[in-house]
Amino acid sequence: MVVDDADDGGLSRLFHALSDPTRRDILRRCAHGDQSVSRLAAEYPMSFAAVQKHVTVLERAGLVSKRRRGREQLVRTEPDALAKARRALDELEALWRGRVERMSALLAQESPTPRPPAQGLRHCEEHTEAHTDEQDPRKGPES
Amino acid sequence: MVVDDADDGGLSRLFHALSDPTRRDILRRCAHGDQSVSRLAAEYPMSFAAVQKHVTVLERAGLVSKRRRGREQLVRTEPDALAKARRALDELEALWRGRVERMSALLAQESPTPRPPAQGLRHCEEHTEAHTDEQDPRKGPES
DNA sequence: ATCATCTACAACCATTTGGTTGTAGGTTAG
DNA sequence: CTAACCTACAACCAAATGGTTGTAGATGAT
Repeated sequence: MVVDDADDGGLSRLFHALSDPTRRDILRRCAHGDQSVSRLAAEYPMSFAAVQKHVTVLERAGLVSKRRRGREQLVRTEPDALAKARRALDELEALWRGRVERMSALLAQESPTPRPPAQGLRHCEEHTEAHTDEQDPRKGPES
Repeated sequence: MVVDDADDGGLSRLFHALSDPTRRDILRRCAHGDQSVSRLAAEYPMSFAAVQKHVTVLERAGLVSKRRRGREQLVRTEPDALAKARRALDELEALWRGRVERMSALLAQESPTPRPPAQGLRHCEEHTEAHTDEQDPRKGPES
């Protein structure tokens, strides 16, 4: 979206490509085994050109690549792009966990032993009420 | 997109929400510590209403939740949604790896010992040329 | 009570998306 | 060569997105 090229290394294009059920299904089919565009097109209730556009979106996102075989074009999924998206999500989750760890550390240091200090990086079921006190109190606008 | 409700358990909405740099940045800031909407809005070169819309998109995707504190609304990231997205990606990668394993098994059974039969589920660097023979040869169109 | 702040929401606009049809270029089969 | 098939791409259209401004409701501070 309005992201011309290298704003974020294509992450936006990547997630956008993944945000359509048809495109995700194309990825599934191609992950199972390379498919020609026309074979893919036969699977969906839309025109050949529409499927072609979906493949183009996937291709520009780096999620698939095409290679000729005779007169058809085989579509193959490109797992590196998947991995990139997953890494982005991992980064976010790591940030969140980092915050939780910080909070746990604070709690552990204020009260004697509310719980062992989060040793295993587990998913942390309880949302640990109490807003982190991160936000500085009422800092006037910088005007 | 045209996906009104339960087409895929909100996966499309999820990835769509993640497909915008501003929204990903909001997630980052909120993962670090809950932020009020106006505080978030002050960080971006766009109107308050625009940021509000972004937060709404994130909220409808399940990526954040809001909770009142006085007159402000604190935005917090919801890691379960992140996990859901990651699981979807994992499923795709698993499909792809499954295919690679199938191919490796075929190769291993046709020639004596090209390599030990892919014991560890490693990422499989080489793209293993040769199209899987999956596609049945020239099946005429069903018309 | 009054004022400043934070939020919600509607109306509007430019651009993009997802879909269509139609035309044209290569490849393989007969 | 001719016919059938697969692909590429342009032109067009309805709907959704991402942004704007403006108005109005709550809440907190003076």
